[in-house]
Amino acid sequence: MANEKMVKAITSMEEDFAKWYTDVCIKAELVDYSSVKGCMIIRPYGYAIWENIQRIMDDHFKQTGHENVYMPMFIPESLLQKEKDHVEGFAPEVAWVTHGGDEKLEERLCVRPTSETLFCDHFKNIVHSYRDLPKLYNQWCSVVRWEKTTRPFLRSREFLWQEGHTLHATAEEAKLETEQMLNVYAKVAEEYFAMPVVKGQKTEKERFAGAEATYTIEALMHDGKALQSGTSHYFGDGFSRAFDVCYTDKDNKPVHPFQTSWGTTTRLIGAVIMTHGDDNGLVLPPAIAPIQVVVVPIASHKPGVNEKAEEIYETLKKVSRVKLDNSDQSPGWKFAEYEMKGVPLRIEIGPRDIENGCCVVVRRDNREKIVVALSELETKIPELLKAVRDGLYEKALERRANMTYDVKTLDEMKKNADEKPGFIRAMWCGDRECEDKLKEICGVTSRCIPFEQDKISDTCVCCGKKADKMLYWGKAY
RNA sequence: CGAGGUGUGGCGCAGUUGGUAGCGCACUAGUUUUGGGAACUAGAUGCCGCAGGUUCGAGCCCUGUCACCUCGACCA
Repeated sequence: MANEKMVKAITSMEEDFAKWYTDVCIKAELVDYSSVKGCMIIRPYGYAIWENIQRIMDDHFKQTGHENVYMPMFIPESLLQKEKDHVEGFAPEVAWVTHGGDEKLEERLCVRPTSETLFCDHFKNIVHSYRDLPKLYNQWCSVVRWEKTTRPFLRSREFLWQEGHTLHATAEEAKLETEQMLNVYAKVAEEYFAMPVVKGQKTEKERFAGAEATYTIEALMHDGKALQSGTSHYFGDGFSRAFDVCYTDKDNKPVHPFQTSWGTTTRLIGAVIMTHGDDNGLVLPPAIAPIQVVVVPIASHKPGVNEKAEEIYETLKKVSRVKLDNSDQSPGWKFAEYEMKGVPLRIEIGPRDIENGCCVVVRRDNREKIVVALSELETKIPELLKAVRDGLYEKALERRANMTYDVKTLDEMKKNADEKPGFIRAMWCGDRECEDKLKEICGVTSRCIPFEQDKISDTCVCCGKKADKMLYWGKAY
């Protein structure tokens, strides 16, 4: 009974995971398709989730000393060209503006796919002395990448994101910043989204175009595929040199500053959907749920029910984001509806409860029904919201553990990749050739070199030569 | 960019050898209901993706075209 599938409108995960995902996105009213391919409409319920994510992350950025700025959305072609690796990485997927009205532009403009070049160009103008450092900037905006295949939140041609760009006097300081922001991402993912992540470094092959080092948080989705959920890059002084950003240090010498950038996107919403969702729809971690508690009156024509529901609503408004649904839909309809939308807690209040001075609270994560005295509601609800977060985290962590495999040989790797979805941990010699070969033979890419290393063996899973790095491998979104 | 698939009320679909365009859900009004997607009654809703063609007659056949979805390759 408790596990019976009650929302018939959603394709089950087992039947077709991709369809399940799309169903949830549409039916939970997170997004709608627009008339431009790959450009999705983020509906109020979906956008409210993004606003909560923004608020949480922005607080963390502010706490770590960052300021928000806004850069133009257009980049002149000549500016984009200045850093060779960078332009090679992004050129295939940029959208170009060639005309203003009917007039052809002197120089075409690309719609930003990312803003390193714009920030560098600006930094060049505002940084002249060591006293001008560090610059700790962040911007919330949308970027455009002309993707060929698109999916809501996971890959769209325009997407919302946050990009931090910082300049530092020393490499050491810039490296610390890179690490600090990766830790912020990991903390937000784990504590607020209840989503376990693996922190680590990308291999050279997977590195951001133009970066010296790229760090990542990798999450494991329900179907065993990996999702890169946030990245933090250390640029060294490569961009500074390419863009001629230069300042005078204490010894009156000209120096190029060291730079970082870091970003997360609306893809995080996709990550949350595919981490916590089930066959009844979305399951939202309370911290980002637009509605944390929904109050459903039962037999609301009976005397006192609506009044009591209203009372509960007023009480809980003080401690949570609560909604009272006193529409004339049937209770069953409402149960299904708010489950589909992932609301963490539902409160049922009917004549029976009123007689007993209590109500029924139902958890979305495990469907547990809890009878709570009305007088205790105000203290119980925050506790239960916390319990839902913890429950989600434990469940996700356990699933990840069950879907993470250690392998020592190429045969094992191949068999594992073919038969069992999930993370594969294996040693690597550091050779690009082996990385390419594993992709070709096993269909897996390197996810990251985790900070937390385990020595699985002494030899590379691919070539058998000496290896001292343990990597996470997997199929990725 | 490769391979598949789908276009018919708002949504999901049916539509036989070519012969008056239908069903379910949703919507509107009313009544009874309400502890897991309520029931009845009465309504409203169509350039059958678009353009040509064949035919007395096309949702259906032919040609073209556009759009979207899914899976690959690439990416956050």
